[in-house]
Amino acid sequence: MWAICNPKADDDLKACAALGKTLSRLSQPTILTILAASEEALHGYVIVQRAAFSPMFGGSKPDATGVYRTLRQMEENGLVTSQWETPQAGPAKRAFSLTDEGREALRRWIDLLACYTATISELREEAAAALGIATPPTPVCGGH
Amino acid sequence: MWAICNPKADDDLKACAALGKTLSRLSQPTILTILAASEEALHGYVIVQRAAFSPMFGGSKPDATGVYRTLRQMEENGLVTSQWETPQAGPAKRAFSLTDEGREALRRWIDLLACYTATISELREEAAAALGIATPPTPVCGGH
DNA sequence: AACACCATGTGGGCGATCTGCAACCCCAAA
DNA sequence: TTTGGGGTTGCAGATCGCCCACATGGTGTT
Repeated sequence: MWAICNPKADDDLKACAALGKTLSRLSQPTILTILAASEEALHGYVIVQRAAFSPMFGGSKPDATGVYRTLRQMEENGLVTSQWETPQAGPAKRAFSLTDEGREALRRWIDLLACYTATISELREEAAAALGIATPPTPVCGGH
Repeated sequence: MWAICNPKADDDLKACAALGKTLSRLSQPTILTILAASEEALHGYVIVQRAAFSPMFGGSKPDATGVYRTLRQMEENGLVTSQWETPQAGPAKRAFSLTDEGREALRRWIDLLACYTATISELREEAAAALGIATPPTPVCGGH
């Protein structure tokens, strides 16, 4: 779940030795953002589809199981609510929508994400300095 | 291990609902950077001390177990080498130093970290847009 | 008609991995 | 005996991805 970037190829990642191609904990803000951007309530299935086009993925869909699990966990924490729909035709489905708490959580996430980027940028600069090279320009990041 | 930032307080993190206060996979580049910045080989213990002052931590030391495990794993992958020192006085200790492969891996990490920040920034902007607010300025990030 | 297959939609179960904590080894100086 | 340096194992808990089951309906194929 949650493949980030895909710098060159997976083989390259392996050569780089367990680079870690996932930044797992960002499932929540991704889902929260998708829900916040939608006017209506969304089914988990649809969230999976849309998540594929979020910055976190290179167009490939995340594991649906993980999305459903995150949604349930977020509901337990009051960030989303869901209601079952049982149409005459078709299977039962669940529609999720953000709560005010969820919107508030996303607002916090925005600050936290900024902290993440700041921290990672700092690490990057230290790494470049340690190698005695100038901080290189942002490379082409594969995906989407 | 690997606490990032610490935006306000842990309570706040909980309020934000399982924010995920770790960005785990960044142990490797942190250790690689510390080794690259050092002229001599370093003991795992020293690496733990120095890691506390890396951007990834707010001055608090990471779990030593994880550092040793990462070091051993990196050695298996050829990124570092180690030699046991068995002084007449004192316990046996192991000194780690970077290999050329390790330096190469760090170079790749520098690109990958840039991808991470780009991806997270993008997500942040989408989140702000979804909430209908202007992308707020970078908040104060606690730590160090 | 029976079959396969795909798309929508949700979820359980299992194994692999990660990770932090506690505990334990060594040794030496205060 | 406590503190600090130095290193390791073992275990419990969480996470995560993959496979598969359950539903339903449409389309295409022998």
